[in-house]
Amino acid sequence: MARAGLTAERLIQAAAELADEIGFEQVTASALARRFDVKDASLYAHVKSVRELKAQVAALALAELADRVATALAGRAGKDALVAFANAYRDYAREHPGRYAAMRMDLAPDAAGADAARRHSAMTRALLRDYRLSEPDQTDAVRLLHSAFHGYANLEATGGMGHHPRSLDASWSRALDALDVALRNWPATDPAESARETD
Amino acid sequence: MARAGLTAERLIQAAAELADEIGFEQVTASALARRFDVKDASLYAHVKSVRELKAQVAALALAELADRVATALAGRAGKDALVAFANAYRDYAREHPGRYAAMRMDLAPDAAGADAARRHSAMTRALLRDYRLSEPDQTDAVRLLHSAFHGYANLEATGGMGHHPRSLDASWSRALDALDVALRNWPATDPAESARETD
DNA sequence: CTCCATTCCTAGGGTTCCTAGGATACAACT
DNA sequence: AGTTGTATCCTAGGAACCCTAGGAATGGAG
Repeated sequence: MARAGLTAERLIQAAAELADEIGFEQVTASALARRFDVKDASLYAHVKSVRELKAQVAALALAELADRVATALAGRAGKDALVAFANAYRDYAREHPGRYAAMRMDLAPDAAGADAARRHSAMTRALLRDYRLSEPDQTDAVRLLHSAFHGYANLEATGGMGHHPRSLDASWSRALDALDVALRNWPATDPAESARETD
Repeated sequence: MARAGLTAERLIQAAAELADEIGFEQVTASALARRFDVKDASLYAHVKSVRELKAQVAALALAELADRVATALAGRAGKDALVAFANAYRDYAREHPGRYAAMRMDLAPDAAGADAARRHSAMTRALLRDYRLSEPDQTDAVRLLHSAFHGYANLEATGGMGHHPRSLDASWSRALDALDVALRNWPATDPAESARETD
């Protein structure tokens, strides 16, 4: 009776693969145990709970995505950087639907997750450098870009776009054009609003 | 022994309220039955499955949101309309987190859901009328706006924005300014790209 | 070879989803 | 009122999942 050689890492990795194959919701202790030819109870030597395991899958996905974005961004600036970032994001979501679904669950804000979030934020600020926005505009722009990327990937993943004939790729490309326009012509702060802000 | 008076409608409604109170994930047949002082098995006379019930909650939410947006949009045009639409969307998400979470599950593309999706699309096109975009630009813009709204509400709901000091309300307001800029200066189709599209 | 920690298993309790079949309330009809 | 019928609700129970507790085997260190 050889041992299966379970490890927290290997479990998380396998759970991520399983999520991509059968869907994040369907990732279950029994299913994961089956994949290692092991009883489900055996997993609990390495993992506190299924919930925690899933959170760690989310953290893994965040980290992987940050890596991809980092390499995509290397040596690019301006709109090139914007497009590279956005495509890295979207491609990851499409190649790894289960991991991507993991990213968008109510995440326990643990150390790994918070760190990954910081990396994403830093990356986005790097991509924005060429647009020369100062605070707080930069933060606002980061949030808008995250929202747009996240939202698009999501709607695409859940089929929320309807089945319009217009190609999703083409729309995506135009959306990036439009965001580029918005960034290059970032609206000046409305003086009235600014005054209110510092009241 | 008085009867509880269960109905598909009342179950869906109660499930929606329950979702807002305890979270969409936590909506369970037993919890719902408890609320009606009934055994969980009794629900299955009115509902095919929990999964289907949840999908119907999603459809309900879609419909409610469409109503809100419709009234918010009445009598407005241009950026006013954009802001009204966006705020209706975001406010709904914040007032009804459970229903909103329901909207973003892998929805069975049933009749009700598809209908609601059409209403949303129509509404967005109405809001865009003043920006005078022609197809396929209009479709692209609809998709970008949906993505941005959806994404922002999502990130806000799951705490995905980090805890930066900058106010989420302020960022949201600036994001709308930026989207308004993008819509007013919608980029012309790149001739090379357009040629590729018709190849 | 013995000891030890780790790994994995068996056993079992609790929850949830769902089905099947029986009992009961309510309404309509005679 | 009494009867009949239908929809409503219950009891009973099977299957899957999550997790705990305690026992056995495995593989490495001394």
